[in-house]
Amino acid sequence: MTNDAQQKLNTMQTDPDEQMIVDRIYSAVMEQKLAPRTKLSEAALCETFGVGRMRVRRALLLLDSQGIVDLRSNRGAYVACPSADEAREVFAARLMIETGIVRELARGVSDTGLSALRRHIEQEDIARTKDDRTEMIRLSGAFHVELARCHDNTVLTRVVRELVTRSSLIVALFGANRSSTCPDDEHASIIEAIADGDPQAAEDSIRHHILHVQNGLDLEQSQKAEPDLAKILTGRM
Amino acid sequence: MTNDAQQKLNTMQTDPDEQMIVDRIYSAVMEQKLAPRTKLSEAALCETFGVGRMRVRRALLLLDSQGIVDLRSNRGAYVACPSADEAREVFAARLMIETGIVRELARGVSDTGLSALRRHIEQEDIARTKDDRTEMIRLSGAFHVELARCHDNTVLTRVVRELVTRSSLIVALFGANRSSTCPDDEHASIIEAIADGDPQAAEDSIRHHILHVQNGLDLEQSQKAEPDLAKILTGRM
DNA sequence: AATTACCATTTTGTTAACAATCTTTGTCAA
DNA sequence: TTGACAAAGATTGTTAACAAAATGGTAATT
Repeated sequence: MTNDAQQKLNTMQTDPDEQMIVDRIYSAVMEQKLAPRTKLSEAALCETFGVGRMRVRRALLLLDSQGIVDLRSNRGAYVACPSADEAREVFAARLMIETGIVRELARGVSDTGLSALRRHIEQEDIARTKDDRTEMIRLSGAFHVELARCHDNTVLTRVVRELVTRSSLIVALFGANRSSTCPDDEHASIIEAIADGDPQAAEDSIRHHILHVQNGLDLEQSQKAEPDLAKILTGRM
Repeated sequence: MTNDAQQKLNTMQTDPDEQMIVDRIYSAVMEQKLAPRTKLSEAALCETFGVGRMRVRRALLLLDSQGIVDLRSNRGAYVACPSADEAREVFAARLMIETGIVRELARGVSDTGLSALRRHIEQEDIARTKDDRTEMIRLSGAFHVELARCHDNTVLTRVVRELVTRSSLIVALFGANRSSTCPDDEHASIIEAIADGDPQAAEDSIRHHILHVQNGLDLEQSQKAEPDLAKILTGRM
C-alpha cells in the first residue's frame, strides 16, 4: 500500500499534532516535492502521519479551500493542478499585492525586518553555492513571504503565503526554463531599493522580478500534461 | 433548544447543498446579523440547515480557517471576535490591496465592470432612500468586493471578500459611530476617479474612505464587551 | 481485436454510537 | 455568604461500522 505519494511524504517525520499535516503537505508543495495531480489517498496519509481518517479529511478540506489540493467528489484528493487562467490570476494578484508591500516597506521598514531580509539573502547565497536545489526552491518562495512578514501583519502574510504556495504549483506545471529557481540578484536588488528608501525602485524591481518568473512560464499552450498513454502508445499523436 | 443563534439563522431557507451553509453564515456575518461571540452549536446548526453533523463541522472548519468563526477545542464554535490588533491588521492589509486594485482599474477598466459599479451605486442609493439598514450594510461591503471583481480575478476577489467580511465583524465589535454604514458619496467619488482614468485620485479616494471607516472605530480601548452581568446587576460599574 | 456487461475490490462518503470534555447544578462545610 | 466539591447534563471529539461510488479486471459478445 506504500504508493508514490506516501513515499514522497515519508521524508517527513510523523507527528500527530493538528495543523501539522496541513503544514507538511503545504511545505512539500512549496518545495515542489509533491507534483500537481499527485493522488493523496486517505489511507496513505493516515498511515504516513499515524492519525485517524478524520484528521486527514480535515486537513485535506483545508488544503482544498486554499487551492493547494483539489478535492473531487467520490474521487479523492489530488494535489491541485491550476489552469493557465488560474495561473494568470495568481500572478496578477501577486503583482498587485506585493508591489504595495515593498513600496510601503521602502517608506519605512523596521531594522529587525531589514536584517531578517538580509539574513535571508545570505541563506540563498549559501544554498546557491551548495547547489542545494530543494533549499533554493524553498527560499525562493519564502523570500516573498518574508517581505510580507516585515509588516508584522499576520493577515497579510497569510495571503502572500497562500499565493506563493500556489505559485509553486504553477511553476511546477508551466515552468519552461528554470528562471524561477534562479532569482539571481533580483531579490537582493529589491532589498537594496527598500533599504535606500526608494518606493518607486522597490516597486519596479519586484514587478520586474515577478514578471520575470511569470515570463519563464509557458502559459499559452499545454501545461505539462501527464503523459497521455493512450495517444502515445497507439502511435496516433 | 431553539437558542439565540438558531433564531437569527432561521431567516434563511433550509438548503442541503454543500458550501451553502458556509455562504449563509458568511452572509449573515457580512450583514451583521450574527454578532461576534455568538455561539454556533452543532446541534442548532444541524437542525437549522437540516443536515448531519459532518456537514456542519466541515462548514465550521472552513469558516474558522477564514477567521470568521473561532473554533475552540472542546468548547464549540463561536462567531469570531477579532482583537484590536487583528482589526488593525485587516485594515492595513485592505489599504495595501485595495489601493492597488483601484489604481489599476483607473488605468483601464472594462465597460462591463464600470457599469456594474454604477449599478451598484444606484442600489446603494435606493437602499439609502428606503432606509433599509440591512441592505445598506450588505451593499457597503459588497462594493469593495465588486471593485475587486472588476479585475476578473477570482483569486483576488476571494482575498478581498475575506477581508471585507472580517471587517464587518470588526465594525460590529469596535464601531463607535455609524460612519461605516454611511459611505455618503465616498463610493461614488472612487468610481468617478476610476472613470476619469486618474489612478492617483482613485488611490487617494479609497485610502481616504478606508481610513474613514477605520477612524470610525474605537480600537484604542475596550471592544464592545458582552454585557458583564455581574458588574451591571450589582450596581457597581 | 474491440467493445460491452458484469462482478470484485478498493476508496470515499455518511451515519451512528461511544468516549472525553466542559458546563451547570446542587450540596455541604467553613 | 462564600468556596470547594461532586454529580448530572449537555456538547464536542473520535472511532468504527456501514453505504455509495469509483476503479480494475474478467469474460462474454459482436
